[in-house]
Amino acid sequence: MNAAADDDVFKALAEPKRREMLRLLRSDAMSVNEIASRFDITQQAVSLHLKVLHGAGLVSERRDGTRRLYLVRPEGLLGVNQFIDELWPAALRRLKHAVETNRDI
Amino acid sequence: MNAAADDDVFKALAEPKRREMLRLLRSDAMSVNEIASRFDITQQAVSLHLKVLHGAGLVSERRDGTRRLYLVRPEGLLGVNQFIDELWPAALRRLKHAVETNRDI
DNA sequence: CGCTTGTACAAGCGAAACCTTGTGTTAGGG
DNA sequence: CCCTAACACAAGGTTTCGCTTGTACAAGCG
Repeated sequence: MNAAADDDVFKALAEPKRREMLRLLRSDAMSVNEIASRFDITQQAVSLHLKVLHGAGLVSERRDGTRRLYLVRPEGLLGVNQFIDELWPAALRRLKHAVETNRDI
Repeated sequence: MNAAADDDVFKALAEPKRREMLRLLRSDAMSVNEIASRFDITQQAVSLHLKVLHGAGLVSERRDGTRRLYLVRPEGLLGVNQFIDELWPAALRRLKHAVETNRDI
């Protein structure tokens, strides 16, 4: 659909720490300092990463007093999923399903 | 699973031209020059992009005389798909399905 | 063999990415 | 009102990235 927006999403996902942050924020909203305490970088760096993620539509931002709470916004991944599906022939869907259902063996 | 390999994949996908190349190579294998003719960059630059894609496991390389034919290797996207699924609650699967089935309306 | 075609390797350059330290800015508490 | 806590903005440095030009290598052909 929107190529420019997709570009922001893919660029945001290219950074390992940002992917780790998304995993951290998938169930519970967290504040910037709370997130920063889990990484070996400064609060300012975390703030910048969150700005990138928010700009790509991958997290939502909610104010709570002086804090800002972030949470994953999975709709932001729709474009990525669509891109994958473009490259994903039917035969591989079966492989994907097999991998998923057997991953705890 | 393999975080280092995933990193290569996400980094490879961050570049718009590389994503475009993958779309180009999803059905038919193409040579480097053939691919280069569709972009506004030199053969060498295309060669580097293909090297990145191949290093990430996103394309296969087959030799045909002096040419090298490249083709999408969708298994390389399994890690990405798994990452998305980690962030994707059940409610959004339904949205995804709706988007996919109605996209030609 | 030499020549051409197809491609990879190498050096270098400008721009972008990521991080740091330093400094606002905003909201709430005593 | 200060004061503090939580965060964003800004400037600067280092590394990485994408591209170019130049060159080397490999395969087929006369």
